[in-house]
Amino acid sequence: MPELPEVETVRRGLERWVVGKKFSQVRALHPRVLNPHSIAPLEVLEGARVKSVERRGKFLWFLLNRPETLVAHLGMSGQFLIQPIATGEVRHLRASFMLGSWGRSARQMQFIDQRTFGWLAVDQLQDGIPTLVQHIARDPFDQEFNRKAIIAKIASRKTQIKKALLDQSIMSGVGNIYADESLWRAKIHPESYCEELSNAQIGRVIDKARQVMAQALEVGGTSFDDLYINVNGESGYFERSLAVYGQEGEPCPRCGREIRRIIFANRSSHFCPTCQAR
DNA sequence: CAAACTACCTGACTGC
DNA sequence: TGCAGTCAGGTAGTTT
Repeated sequence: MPELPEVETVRRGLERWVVGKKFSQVRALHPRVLNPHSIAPLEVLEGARVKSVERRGKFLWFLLNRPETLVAHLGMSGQFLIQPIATGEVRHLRASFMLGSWGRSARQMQFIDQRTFGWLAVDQLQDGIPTLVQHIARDPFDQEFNRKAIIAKIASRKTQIKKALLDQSIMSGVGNIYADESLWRAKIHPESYCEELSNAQIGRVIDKARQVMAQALEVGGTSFDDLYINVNGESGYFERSLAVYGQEGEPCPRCGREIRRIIFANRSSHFCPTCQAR
């Protein structure tokens, strides 16, 4: 599931392959690929040149040599692949962008998404951020991320810490996997109420979230080869470094006690009952 | 306004 | 072998 480290890995891969390229042909291939708020069909981007690829939290957008921007969200299963033009039928291909001019070395950027929770949109920029990303808070890697303000915001919430951590309008980038990992590292139970936690404890969760995502990004960054932009996040990191996510019944790497899984807010939460006592 | 809930989606897996 | 049921989960829209 693409969370911040996976989306940043995709952003870096895209940056390498599409910056400076022109979308010479654009095709939307599935009725739901276009976000309903898109101001135009994707095809209007034919002829646009990519200046940079930006990210906030789990949202990506392409700055173009035009006022409009192309926004992308990978949802649960979205992928971008850079491929040679003449490939056979691609399963779950939702949109394709031909890059540069036709020819033997021509490539295309494909948007592939099995579960169709991902989308693309043509959007306008408002203070440098697309309209569709305005409600998304800064992520912990943002230059202007305000740690103190985030602590205060979380502290005032009348809900449990894990829900606050997943709320993209407080701090963005964290999904279910890194939420569980951050809370384990900070030794805080996912169902702890925000108002019961000290500012130091909330600060610790935020710092651990940044730390675990930075480490995941390091691994993700090494796992893609030339033409393949890895977004499925299953390489390396998942197998080796997860302490609690998907580890129900396995020993806690810190204390050896069995990791537990509970259903909470319609999602699985994994934690160590000893290290993360309530 | 904030919190909680639900729809959206398809492939993999489980149990009978 | 088949089939129904369950699970995975990010976000937006709706309800409380």
